Amino acid sequence: MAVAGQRRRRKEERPGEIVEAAFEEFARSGFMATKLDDVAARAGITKGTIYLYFPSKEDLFLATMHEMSRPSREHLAALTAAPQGSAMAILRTHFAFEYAQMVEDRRTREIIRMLLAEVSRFPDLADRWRAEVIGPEVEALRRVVRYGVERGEFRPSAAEQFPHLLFAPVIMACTWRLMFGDDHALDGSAYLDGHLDLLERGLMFGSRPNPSPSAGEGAPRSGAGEGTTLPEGARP
Amino acid sequence: MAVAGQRRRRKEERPGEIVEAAFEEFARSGFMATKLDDVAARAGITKGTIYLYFPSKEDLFLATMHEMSRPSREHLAALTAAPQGSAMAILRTHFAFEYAQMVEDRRTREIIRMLLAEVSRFPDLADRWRAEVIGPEVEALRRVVRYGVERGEFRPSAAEQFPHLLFAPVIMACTWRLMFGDDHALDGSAYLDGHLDLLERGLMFGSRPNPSPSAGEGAPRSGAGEGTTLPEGARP
Amino acid sequence: MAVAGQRRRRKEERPGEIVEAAFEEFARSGFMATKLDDVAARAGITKGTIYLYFPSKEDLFLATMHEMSRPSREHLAALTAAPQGSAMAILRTHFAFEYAQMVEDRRTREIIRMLLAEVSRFPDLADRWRAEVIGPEVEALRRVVRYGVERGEFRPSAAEQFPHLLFAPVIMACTWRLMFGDDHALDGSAYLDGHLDLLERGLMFGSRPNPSPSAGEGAPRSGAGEGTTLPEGARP
Amino acid sequence: MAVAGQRRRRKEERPGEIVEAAFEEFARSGFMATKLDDVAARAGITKGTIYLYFPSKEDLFLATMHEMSRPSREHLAALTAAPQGSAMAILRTHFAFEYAQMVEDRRTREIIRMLLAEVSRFPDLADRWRAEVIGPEVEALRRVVRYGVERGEFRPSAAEQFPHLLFAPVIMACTWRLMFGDDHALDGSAYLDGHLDLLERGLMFGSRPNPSPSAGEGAPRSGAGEGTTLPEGARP
DNA sequence: AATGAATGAGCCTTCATTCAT
DNA sequence: CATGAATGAAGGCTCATTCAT
Repeated sequence: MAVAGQRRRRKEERPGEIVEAAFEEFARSGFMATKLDDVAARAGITKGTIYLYFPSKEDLFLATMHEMSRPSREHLAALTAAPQGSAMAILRTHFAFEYAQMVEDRRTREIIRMLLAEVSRFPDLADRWRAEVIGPEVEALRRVVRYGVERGEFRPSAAEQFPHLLFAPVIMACTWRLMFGDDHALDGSAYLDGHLDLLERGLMFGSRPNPSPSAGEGAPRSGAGEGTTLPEGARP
Repeated sequence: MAVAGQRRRRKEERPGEIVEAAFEEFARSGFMATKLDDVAARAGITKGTIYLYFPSKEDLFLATMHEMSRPSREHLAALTAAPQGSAMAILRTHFAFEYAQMVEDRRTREIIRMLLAEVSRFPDLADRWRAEVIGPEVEALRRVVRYGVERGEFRPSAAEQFPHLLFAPVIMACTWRLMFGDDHALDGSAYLDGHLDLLERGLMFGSRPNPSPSAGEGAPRSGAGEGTTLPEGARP
Repeated sequence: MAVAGQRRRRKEERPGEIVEAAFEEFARSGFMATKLDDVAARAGITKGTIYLYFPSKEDLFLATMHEMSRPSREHLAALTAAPQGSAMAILRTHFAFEYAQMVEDRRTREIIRMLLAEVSRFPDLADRWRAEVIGPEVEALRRVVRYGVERGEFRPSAAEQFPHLLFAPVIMACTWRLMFGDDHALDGSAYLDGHLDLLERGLMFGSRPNPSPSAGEGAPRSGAGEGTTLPEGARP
Repeated sequence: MAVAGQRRRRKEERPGEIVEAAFEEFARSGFMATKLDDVAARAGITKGTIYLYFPSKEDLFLATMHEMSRPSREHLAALTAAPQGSAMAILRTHFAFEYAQMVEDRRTREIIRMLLAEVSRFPDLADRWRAEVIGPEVEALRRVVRYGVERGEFRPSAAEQFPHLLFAPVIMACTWRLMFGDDHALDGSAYLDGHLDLLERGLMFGSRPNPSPSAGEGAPRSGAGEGTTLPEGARP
């Protein structure tokens, strides 16, 4: 009985174990360079067994991508709720979550890598990702921006048209880490803080471009008081 | 004589033609899935000829990456010049250039894709790209930001520590187009304008916390400094 | 169960079958010119199967040489026993054996051919053959010669320093047959008898060159000629 | 004029230079593994030039073998002259020559190696070698032996039927050096002296059974008692 | 005569896939 | 369900051969 239980449990877990192993190998080497022998070895089974659960290497890859992107898809529900409270607070919460997901979670990072790498072989993958993950997220962000504008919190800006601009630092940190490795990662909360700070305050002191660039080096430097306080004159 | 010239020119042009064809195939299919037969066919030669100029597929790939990233490397010189005039104007010029290069130029886009895809197989490639292209660019941006701060044009911000934040929308547009294709590209000058607008003005109207019509916890925090409070769960 | 036995036996027999087929092809064509396709075809399998048992063509060659030279290596034990009886009898027995092995056994002949042909590609092969086969044999022969000298059976001679001289006719017959084919083989027991006769009696009648070359054609010819015994009358 | 002379001389020497280079490469690597590129490089020309003089790699090999075996063929003339003086002296002279040729001359050695290695690919080569070199030599030796027997210098023996037996130590030294390298060569005049000594005197003291100190079956067989017993003092 | 760029057939090796057990 | 031996279609790379110059 116990054995049968083991067996059954085993049987139900097999596909997950295979997908798990496949993910590691696909992430390491890409689709073409991944050998089913290595996947099988990592899963502790033999090559033939993979074919009991997946009809081909391509199907295994698709299943792996689908399975591994499940958290990203599920997380979307939280974002689509009706916005409440300050728009900036919503963005803070959202990007903290996004950062944890797309930068610090190795799996999501690797999903991104594989999507980029295998688009021409699996065009549907990117399509689905856009339809089911990124697209909804962009729309949700757009709604938050509009919500902030409507409540007078945000000024009207291109962020309504391109919520991607808000999202960009997350993608930057993700691709940066994908490309240069964990040792050169941009993470740490300072990066996220900087991201949110720029979102909130913008790069420049005032609300409009400095009217006297011609002053050149003579341009009035803000005093010792670093920065966040502005000369009165610059304020309305 | 003219004929000999033809011959010689042929010989001199061959490597370039092969690299050109290789780039297309590598960009389309990735390193592993690219067949030298296809490269040869695209170059209008036969497979053996490739080996007259490149000792192996890997060398061809490396040569292709090197050759195709030459514009990016050469363009750096312009950026390292001593800054003059308004910092914002420098950024405008720079990002216009970057946008044209990393988003609208298909080749640079595909270089990025291959770097991301083949990092584990060619770790040196990413290292060199960081050392020779992205790293210098980040440093140059950092200098511009400092210059802007010193001349009182910019407020002190995390952009000094993470110039990547300024760069991020370019990467976003690049990866977006890589992943979803030209039909879903974010380009058009509106995106760049929005990027620059956000850079210049920030997302919000003023530098001071909005009087927060609804008050409450959602009110945007003043920039007084350290940042944003995050939900506990989102912190590493 | 019987079927499983078949399977298992198959698996166990495969390497031997492959080595067998490989030997024939390598012997026929040499290492470079041998196609694994031909080896596979001869073994009744496909090319890929070879790689289930041997990691490369070179390894297959080495395994083939090792396997095929096993009889030669094993036969050495008999030679290293302490000599008993007449030294000449020992030599007779030994060379009869060697002749059967190195001349009449096609496999050993072909091993010799391959050793000679592939020395520059597989230098270790010849080294091992010298250390494990020929070297010990030469030493064993040297012991027999010394034994013969010690018991007053043999005169002291260069054969102590160069037992190869005793061995040479075997090598001659081996290479002769390798080079000119079975149709021109030197074999038959007459050659071995002649070899042993020369060993025993030497080429000349007396202890010193005939003092009367002037006798010329008139020199007394031995009668019937064949055979080692001469008519009494022919002797002084 | 001088240039033209150079050119002409060059042109006439080219085939010889190519054959020279080809010999080194064929000897090193065998027919199949030899690259015409390497031959050309060694000859200081380019690959295409080889085809101006030899229609194919096979022809080049055949020409190389023919050219390199010329000394062996030419030397035969000396052997076919009518024998004069003592047969043993003829043999001495002959084997000294043969030894210098087949053992100490690297080229002849390598010719032997190639003949053995490539027989199945170039069957005619061995045939011609037998017909033009080895065969005549064997016949010449046979004549010398008969001459020695007729003049009473040699006893009748199997050497008449198998002159190869006399020749064998030369082949042994040749193949030994081919197989184990110059460092393990058997050469030095001691080997040749031993060879000639065995030829002349035989391995055993006398033609008559040794009084057999231990008697028994081990006693050396008696020849018919044909006075080959030597004065003790004449023996080393 | 000589070059050397180009060819293309061929071989070793790999690996996704199949199937008998 | 699981195995693993076997397959066979490719693909990277080599090299003898050709030919325009």
